[in-house]
Amino acid sequence: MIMEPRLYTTSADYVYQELRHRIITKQLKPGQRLPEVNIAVQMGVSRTPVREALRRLASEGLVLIIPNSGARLASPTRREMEDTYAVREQLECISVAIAATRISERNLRRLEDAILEEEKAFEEKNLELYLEVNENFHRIIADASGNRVLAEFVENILARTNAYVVFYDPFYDIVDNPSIAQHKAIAQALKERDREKAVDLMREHLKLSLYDLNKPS
Amino acid sequence: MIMEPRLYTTSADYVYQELRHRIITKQLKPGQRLPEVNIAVQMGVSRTPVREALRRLASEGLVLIIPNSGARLASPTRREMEDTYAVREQLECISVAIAATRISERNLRRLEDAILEEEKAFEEKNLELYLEVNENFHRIIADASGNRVLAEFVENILARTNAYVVFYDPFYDIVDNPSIAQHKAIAQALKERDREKAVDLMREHLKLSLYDLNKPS
DNA sequence: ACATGAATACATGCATGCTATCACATATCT
DNA sequence: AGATATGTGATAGCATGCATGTATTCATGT
Repeated sequence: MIMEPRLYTTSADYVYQELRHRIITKQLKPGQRLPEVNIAVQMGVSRTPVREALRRLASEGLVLIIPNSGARLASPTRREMEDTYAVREQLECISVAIAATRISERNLRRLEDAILEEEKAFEEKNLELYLEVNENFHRIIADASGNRVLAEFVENILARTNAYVVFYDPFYDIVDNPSIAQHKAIAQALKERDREKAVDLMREHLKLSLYDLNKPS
Repeated sequence: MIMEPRLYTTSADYVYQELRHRIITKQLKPGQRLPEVNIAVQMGVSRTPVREALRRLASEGLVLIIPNSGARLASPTRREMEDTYAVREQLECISVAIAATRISERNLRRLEDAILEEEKAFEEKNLELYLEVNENFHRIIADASGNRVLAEFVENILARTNAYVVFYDPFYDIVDNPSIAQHKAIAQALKERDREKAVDLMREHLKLSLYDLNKPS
């Protein structure tokens, strides 16, 4: 694996991004062991940055580290998945509620741009890109809340749930996904500064996402 | 610094605990630089476990790491503190709401034990111990929610807020602290399975905690 | 006096070798 | 046969040296 020149600030960051890429593209399977040397050799770095990346992923719940034993990719149960969405709902609803009262014009534009990019990824049927810009939509809202800590927590939970989509929705049908329409509605509610509507729409949106994960594929 | 035999599973964990101890006991000041070698020499370990501990603290918002530059202890603004409490309120209120419907007898007893220990620390005027058992009270409730992810997030935010108490309430008067009475009321509401009351009490409790931090000392 | 730039000191980033620990298989004893 | 003890392989944990990047200082020039 050739490391692009200077695309990442540190090797640890490179390994982290690359591991996430491999998770999203299903090159890694839930429960799979992730030996440090293994990854280090594959990515052309030493074990040190690999360790760091693994621990970062562990803090996002994507990797399970057992002391003196090793790391393996998480294999969340349905229960854990539901639990995660329960937390996500809390955090994102408060997030969008605050954002509704104070979102800037600039962030409203960023939201619209994000939706445009979602549509592009949708047309291209590029799942990885789609997940990325989808994540971005939610990130912008968390950001617009002006609450840094909240945004940090949302960031963490987005990392988890995005992986879950890949883990448990192997035939995830990007064609039928109604997320974009829901995103448009949320963006509109934010534009109108309609707090109640924005919160209700977000709640509904997340409930449906979870439903999508639960439905048999 | 002598490392007690086998009290910690790894050196990294030891350094992490020790750093937290030094934060709580005000041996470290907000904004202070935390050079790896420095800490490593003081604690009789190498830089590797120190790096790991620092990054863990960074994920809890207690340490700020600037790539290629170094780590320093966080110096949260009042705004950040309020933001943190806003998140904490969301997480702990949902936590106690769920706990009210399903808390086990065993966890109810653990809550009562925790309150007893709080009273003991209170009498001894042992701030560090008090913070620890106080944290424990909230941890048990998060645990009782049965939502592992939620408990994990609460754990993270407890680490933050406990440090804030030390950072911004230097003359924190443990004598006047009404927390224990509030904890008793919350435990009682949980015992009665009164969801509404438990949530209201928790919200009030956290609001007052934040107020305590804001009041001039 | 101020701005600019080079040199230097210092801290982190990373690689690598050694050690401790765990898991598993094999052997031994009851 | 079952349980316990022992040995072996593999992997994570840690220490350390070197490379790289950053910040500071001081000299130089305008």
